Amino acid sequence: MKELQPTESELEILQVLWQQKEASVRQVHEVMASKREIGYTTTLKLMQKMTEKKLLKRDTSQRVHIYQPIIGQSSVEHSLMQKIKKNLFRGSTSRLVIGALSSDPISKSELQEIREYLNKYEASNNSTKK
Amino acid sequence: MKELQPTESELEILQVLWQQKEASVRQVHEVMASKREIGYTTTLKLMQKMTEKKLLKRDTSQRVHIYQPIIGQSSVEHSLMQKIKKNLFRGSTSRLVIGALSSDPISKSELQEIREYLNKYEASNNSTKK
DNA sequence: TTTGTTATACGAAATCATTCGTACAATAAA
DNA sequence: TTTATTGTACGAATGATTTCGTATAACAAA
Repeated sequence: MKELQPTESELEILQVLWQQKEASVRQVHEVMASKREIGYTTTLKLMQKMTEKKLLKRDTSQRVHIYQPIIGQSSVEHSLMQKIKKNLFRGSTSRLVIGALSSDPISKSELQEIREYLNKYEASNNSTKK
Repeated sequence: MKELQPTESELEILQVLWQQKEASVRQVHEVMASKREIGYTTTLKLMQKMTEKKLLKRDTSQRVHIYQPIIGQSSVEHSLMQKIKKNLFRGSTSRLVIGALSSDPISKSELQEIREYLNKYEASNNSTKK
């Protein structure tokens, strides 16, 4: 029930840290810089701010500080989905899902994954009324 | 292939106009104000800026200007989904869909809608290889 | 006609996100 | 030890978004 709301740039950094579990500014910056123009101190500053905001934590015991994400990918996904659902799909989950489905052509194997998820979901959920 | 990116507030206004097809500032503002604290001139200014940005058009032939959305809901949905997919689900459509599915409990009837969409989608798409 | 109400226009403050320059400390290399 | 490299800290410019106050015009009511 938190007030999560990483900005665009913060999401980029979180992506890297979710994958690597932990990293220095330099390491994060290298990934960032491989994807777009950005200066080292910009990455640094972003990560410092994120630490203030409690999105990251860091170990400053060594000269090179090591950062870790505090918030999990799934909670960010969840809150962002909620927001979009509310702002764009008038609160309807099925409209959201269909919006997601029509966002791009889907391969057979992806279709399969989704069907499996649906089946699994329904199976674990026979408690649902009606 | 446009550079769509309505801001949060702009989305709120678009919501109203997508529903009502057209409206005055007063009418839009009433809906806005029913959902959150906001002053009349704030709504006005937002709509004026959106007109400059070509998100809206307006008829100024009467004293009370009447606004209409220029961009469609589906194109905004699409571009926002693309962005989220890229930023949060590493480009994977199925992950995005599953993220959407798990955003909240889904009712049986919603599940049904989604399955139907999938079937329809697959049927219209036997061209897909493999 | 005078007064009050309801519009739009405009300027500008407040906040936030992004960006980078510069200073300075720690370490490595010469 | 001196010099170069690689860190972090910090201040501040820039630009976008959101917000509102004030001016002024059109219209309605008294």
